[in-house]
Amino acid sequence: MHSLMEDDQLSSLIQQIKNRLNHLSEAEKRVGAYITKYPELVPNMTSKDLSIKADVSEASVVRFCKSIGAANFKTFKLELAKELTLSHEDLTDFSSLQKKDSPYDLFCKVTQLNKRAIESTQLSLERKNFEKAVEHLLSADRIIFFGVGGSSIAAIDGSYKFSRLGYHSVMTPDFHQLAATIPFLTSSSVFVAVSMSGKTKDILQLAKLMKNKNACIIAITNAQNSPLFKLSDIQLCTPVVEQDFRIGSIASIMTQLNIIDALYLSVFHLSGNQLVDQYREAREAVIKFRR
Amino acid sequence: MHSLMEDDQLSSLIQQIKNRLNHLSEAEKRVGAYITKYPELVPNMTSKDLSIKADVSEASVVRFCKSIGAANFKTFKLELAKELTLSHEDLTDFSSLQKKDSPYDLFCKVTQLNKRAIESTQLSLERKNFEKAVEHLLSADRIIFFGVGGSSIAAIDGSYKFSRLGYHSVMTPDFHQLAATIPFLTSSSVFVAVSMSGKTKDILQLAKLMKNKNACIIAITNAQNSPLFKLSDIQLCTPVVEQDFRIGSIASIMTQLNIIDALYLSVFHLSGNQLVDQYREAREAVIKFRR
DNA sequence: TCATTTATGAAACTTAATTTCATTATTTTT
DNA sequence: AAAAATAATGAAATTAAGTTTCATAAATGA
Repeated sequence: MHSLMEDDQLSSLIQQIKNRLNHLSEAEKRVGAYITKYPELVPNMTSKDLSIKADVSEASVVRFCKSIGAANFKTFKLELAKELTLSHEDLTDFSSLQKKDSPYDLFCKVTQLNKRAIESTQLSLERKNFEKAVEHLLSADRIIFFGVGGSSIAAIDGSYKFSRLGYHSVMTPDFHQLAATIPFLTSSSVFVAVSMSGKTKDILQLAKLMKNKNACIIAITNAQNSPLFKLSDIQLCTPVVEQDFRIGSIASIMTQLNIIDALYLSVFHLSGNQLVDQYREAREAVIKFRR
Repeated sequence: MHSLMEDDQLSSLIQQIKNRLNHLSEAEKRVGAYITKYPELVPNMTSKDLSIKADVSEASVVRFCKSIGAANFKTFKLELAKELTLSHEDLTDFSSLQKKDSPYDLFCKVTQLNKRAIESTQLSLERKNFEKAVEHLLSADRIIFFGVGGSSIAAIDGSYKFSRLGYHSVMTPDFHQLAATIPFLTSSSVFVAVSMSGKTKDILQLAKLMKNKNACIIAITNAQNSPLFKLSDIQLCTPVVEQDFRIGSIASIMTQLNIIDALYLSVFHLSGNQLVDQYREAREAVIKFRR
């Protein structure tokens, strides 16, 4: 019976703390417990911060460091920071926001969360679909972005970016205004539907109307098997990210934007250099116009 | 003669220092020179140590850190330590997009870039300022978000999020419409100005007008010493991120949004549970309304 | 039970980081 | 070219962070 060594994955410092946890005194144990729970928050903390979080004195924090073999608190933090960049094992338990979390703690947690969400876009996005999407966008005669609520942000960003590339690209939050443009669509029009759940009625309805015009429907969504997922021609899936049950999903906007960014960059890149000059012009105009 | 590519190996922070070296003042330049020469020694040094080695004052060391976009000496050391452990495998050299890059390659690069940008928000954001900002927002009688171009995205997201918390929170891209609301501002109104460069004229002008009303001006910007930076009461700095010279900064939107997310979450968290119920109600209304 | 050891936090102390401020150099304006 | 404004700088003061000391309390063992 060889190994149940799942923990081998963890970096050695954290592992070492875990191993020693039982040999430590009560106070030091609490310090170790906190550190192993939120390792990535620690390098930004002071000894006082940590003492409060672990509910011990500052002296105990220092003693903890010495117990596990560090010269002092500072070298310990440094070592921990280094190790965390190596191990992508990441333990931020976002779902349990502590009552005593300070704003800065929350900032650190959100940053972790967003970072991780973006990282895992690589997991959820299918290469082939992405390349198909780029292809369609490249030759699009117009691009319509749409999203409601939180997803409207990504839609706005998309329409903004593609406009700058010279595309006829729009996003309005107004369903009816958008519906009015449908008669003018062709089979080379592209509808980019952004929706986390893939169930938003407005989006589904628009998508159906566009489908009648043979427009290409690209869905940026995280829900497999949602109506939108099934209805769309190309699915660009965002990862399912942790949510706080009270405030919903913060990070999913990031994953949507990340995909939009990649689409934008790819289209820009492929559409070649003839665009660059036009782009520069537009950019200069903007700079001048910073009146 | 092999390759001139030695710099490709370098991590972005050190590379960034090298790039900026010529734009720095004499004393800061010496600090940067020392750091790029002996980067692995620096994380264990104190500001005094480094000041002696670089033959400058301690103040200049601190100033150097701010110049390159770090919140303070400590976050700088931390970031440097992290980057040094990332062995030279990290080749996201964004500045040289290869002609042969496939869309999916570009997707991966963008993802890396965005991830890294968010991560380094921890470098640039000052804890104290962040906590001050949260405090002001908590007791704000109204919140005005403003940004133009790419930065409008974050402003929209901010107004959207804070509206959901029940705040009187607005963002319009229309300068004049916004200006018209100024007479109604009080000293507990908050103006959140989002601008990468900190030079956008519209924003500066609005900020000045709001200042007359004693409103609190929070700047989300990456440029230290920009007019906006100086004009504002609280500065929340985004990190200076790699840019592609042709398409500008993609990732900075992410860093802006990350800060907005953190502000939102903090205010939500602090404003306590009485809000939760109202929030749930609003949420349910939205779900029902997905007609 | 009483001595001894161990664990702990409060407070004192030491060290480090940051800011302020006066001085000097540099640039711009007149 | 002189005067004014601006920017750069380090010394010193201030503030923050880390460490040690010491008194106290709990646990252990004769």
